[in-house]
Amino acid sequence: MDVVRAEDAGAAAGTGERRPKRMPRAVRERQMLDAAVRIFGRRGYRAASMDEIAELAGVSKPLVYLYLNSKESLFTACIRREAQALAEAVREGVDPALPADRRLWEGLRAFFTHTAEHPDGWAILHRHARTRGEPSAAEVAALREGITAFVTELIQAAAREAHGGPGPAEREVAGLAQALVGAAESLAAWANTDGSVAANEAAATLMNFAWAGLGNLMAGHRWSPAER
Amino acid sequence: MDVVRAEDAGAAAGTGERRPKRMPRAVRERQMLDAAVRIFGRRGYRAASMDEIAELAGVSKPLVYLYLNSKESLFTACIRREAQALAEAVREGVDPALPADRRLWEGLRAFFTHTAEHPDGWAILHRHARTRGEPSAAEVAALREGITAFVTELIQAAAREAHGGPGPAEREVAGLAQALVGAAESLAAWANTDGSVAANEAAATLMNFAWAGLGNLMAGHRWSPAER
Amino acid sequence: MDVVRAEDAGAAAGTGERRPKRMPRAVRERQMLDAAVRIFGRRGYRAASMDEIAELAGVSKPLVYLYLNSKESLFTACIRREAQALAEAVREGVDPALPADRRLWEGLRAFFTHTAEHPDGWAILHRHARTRGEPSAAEVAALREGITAFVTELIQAAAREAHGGPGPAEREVAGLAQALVGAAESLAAWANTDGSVAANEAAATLMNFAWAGLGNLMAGHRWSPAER
Amino acid sequence: MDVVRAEDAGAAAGTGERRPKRMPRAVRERQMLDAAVRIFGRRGYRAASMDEIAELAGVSKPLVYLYLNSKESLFTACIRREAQALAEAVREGVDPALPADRRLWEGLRAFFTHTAEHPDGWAILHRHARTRGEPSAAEVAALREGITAFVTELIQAAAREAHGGPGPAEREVAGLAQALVGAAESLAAWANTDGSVAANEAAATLMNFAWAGLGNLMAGHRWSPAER
DNA sequence: AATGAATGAGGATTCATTCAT
DNA sequence: TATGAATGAATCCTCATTCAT
Repeated sequence: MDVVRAEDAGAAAGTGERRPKRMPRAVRERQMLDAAVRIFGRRGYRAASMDEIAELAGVSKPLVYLYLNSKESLFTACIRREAQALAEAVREGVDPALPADRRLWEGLRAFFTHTAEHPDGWAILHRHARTRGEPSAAEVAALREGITAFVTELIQAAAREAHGGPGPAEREVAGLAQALVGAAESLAAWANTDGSVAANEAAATLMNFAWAGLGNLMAGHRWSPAER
Repeated sequence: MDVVRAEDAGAAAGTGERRPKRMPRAVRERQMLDAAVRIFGRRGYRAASMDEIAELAGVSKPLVYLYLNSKESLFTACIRREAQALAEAVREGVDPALPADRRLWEGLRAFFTHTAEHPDGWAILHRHARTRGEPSAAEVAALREGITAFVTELIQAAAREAHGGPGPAEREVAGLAQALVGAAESLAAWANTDGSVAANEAAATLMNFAWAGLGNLMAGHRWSPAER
Repeated sequence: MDVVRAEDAGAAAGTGERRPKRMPRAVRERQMLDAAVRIFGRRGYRAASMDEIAELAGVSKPLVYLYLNSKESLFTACIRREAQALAEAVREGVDPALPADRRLWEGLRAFFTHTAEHPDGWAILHRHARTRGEPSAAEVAALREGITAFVTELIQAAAREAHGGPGPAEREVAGLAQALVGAAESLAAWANTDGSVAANEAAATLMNFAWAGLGNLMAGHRWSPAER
Repeated sequence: MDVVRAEDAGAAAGTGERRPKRMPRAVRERQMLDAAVRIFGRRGYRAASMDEIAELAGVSKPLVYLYLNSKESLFTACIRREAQALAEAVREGVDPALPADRRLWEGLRAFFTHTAEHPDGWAILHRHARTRGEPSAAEVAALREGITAFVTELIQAAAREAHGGPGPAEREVAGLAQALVGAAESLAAWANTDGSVAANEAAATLMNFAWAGLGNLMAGHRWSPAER
């Protein structure tokens, strides 16, 4: 569904045309990005070939270069698009009127739902972008920071709402958020692999995890090697 | 420190020889694996070149092929070695005489310590191996399953010890372990990036996280969207 | 100054139009040739791209093809135009009423002045046209022959005027003229590079050169290896 | 004669081998340079293809890259080799024991002889190198400066020997030498094109030219527009 | 009169891999 | 045990040129 072959799109009224139809640039560009996300996501940056991408997009290679300049810049464009889509999905999944714990829950669910529905895009962000040098890495780091910040803030808010008081120390929350996001990413991969584990379940697991950890944190209960 | 240029290692008894000394196969193989881990870890599979690996190992390319057959099999060898090393580090870091929560704690610490000390090997296992087809992926999946099983078992034991009773449901623990490993991986990256956050702190954060989640799970306290 | 962007030329009466105005074919063609001369002159035939030329001319590529058919034929058109311009400049710089030595002098001056003012056109004629196959080479050969003939004739005339008699042998004069033109080309490059050497000076150097050689020729003084 | 196909060189004792024989690097490198000079000389830098060069050299393209790194650097190597060869030919053609006018004569003859015998190398130096950016241009500029300096010095010496006194002004001699070298280059092209004009004749023409111009210079006879 | 959309063909460069010694 | 010599097969990218409007 991500990728639509030009033949499908252009095959109007049984003309039997073999050449891809002329299409406005914006449409073609989207097709190319769709194809690129798919190939990059499955193969990784280096193993993906522009030939394959062009073919999947249903256009000739020069057109890909004409519109997207280079492999590197095509990859960056993929990252940017997928990162935005993910960020937006999370943002839109959250109703700001709800209490913080519900917001956290819904954010997690939106995250899992979106990554499950866009496994290639998610693979690009999660696995492949980190390998590349600056341009892409920066893009992804920004996304991750955005999400981490979002989570950090939710945790703080939830802590205040649930327990009153000033909330836990900045640093501790940062670690918690980091762990939470990492766990989410890992669970996303797990959930995507194992078809039977749905977004809801993953979100619930994580929420339990987070909620309890948070509660302990607030209550000052910390496990430490000496304690027992 | 991982990688030792052959010249250094082989310069015996001031012969003034410029060519790398003849060395027993085992030594040469280790040099090659060291080099390969470094290059694969930093560049990824596709972007790593056999030329670069051979040069870093201080030998000619044909020798690499003589000993390790192909790029693919060299990569697999790297994965196997690094996976074993990691598994062993975790196993050795744990004293079986201790109570379960201490064992969990020490396992986590060993994990973080080892990955921090072998970033290239860790990158291979964590980032690059997944991209490759079967041979490598299987290897890593085995490692991951091993660790997950180990953690699962520790959790079960800890739960029994701490709370009595039969322990939580298999499935829930699987999700928990998965999340825990993901969080650990994420924290490992965080800890490695941000120099000031040492293995200890990461382990502590995670332990708090896990412990509380676990307690809740045992006590039947679960967060659920309807609850509030 | 050679090249005028279409926007500047066509921006009439504040219409606010962004598209290049419709213009009579002759004007468009001149814009294209201006752009082509600039690009060809600076990059050489192969390294010049039709894209760049079209962009500099401020039109779309298909229009260039519509008016000038192909890269090859565009190049030929450039050569033709620049060759004519140079020939004309030399012809117009010479007053036929003057004695032959003055005519030669003025021809040289006109040559240096024109080439200095049209470095790109000169580069096309002098450097790039020779590399191409027949169509262009012939065009340039014609120019060169024209100039050489012009010079040959001047030399003959000057010889007659200065010394009386039938003038030197055809063949010798051909060599002399060839050398003179070559020297002129070389001096043109030198004069263009070293800003301080103006057309006048270059012409003077050459004139001295030629005049003396000519005198010797007439007087039958020839250097020969055996002579000393 | 410049280029030797590997088949010829390697076909020992009627083995009928079709694959090019293994050869020491130095030999292969020379073959590649021979081929490259030929192709670059005939087509120019851009129009020359590495494919064609490799084929003419009788090796595969990767080997060319292995030994000579890139098209650019192959081109530079050609320039360097041909420039050195030419400079050496001129240097070796001149007997330092002879008087200056004879030395000039012999230098010119050697120049014409060498360029006539190595038309492709000469084309590279004279026509194609100038088009390319720094690396090549610098190399050629150095050659040209070397030759110009050589000629300048000869002129000064000849002037002193022939006429006594301090010799003409630096600046005038520079112009003269520049013109002389340009004329020589032009005559070389002429001589090479028109088979019937041999090195001797070209050298003689030029020598007459130079000698007379020099005499005039020394005697203070200068043509000037006002003079007549 | 003018252009946005599109491509076939080719060119430089790299890489995993193999011989012959 | 070890290597210098060599290559088939991609891969990224560019360019002259055309078509449909």
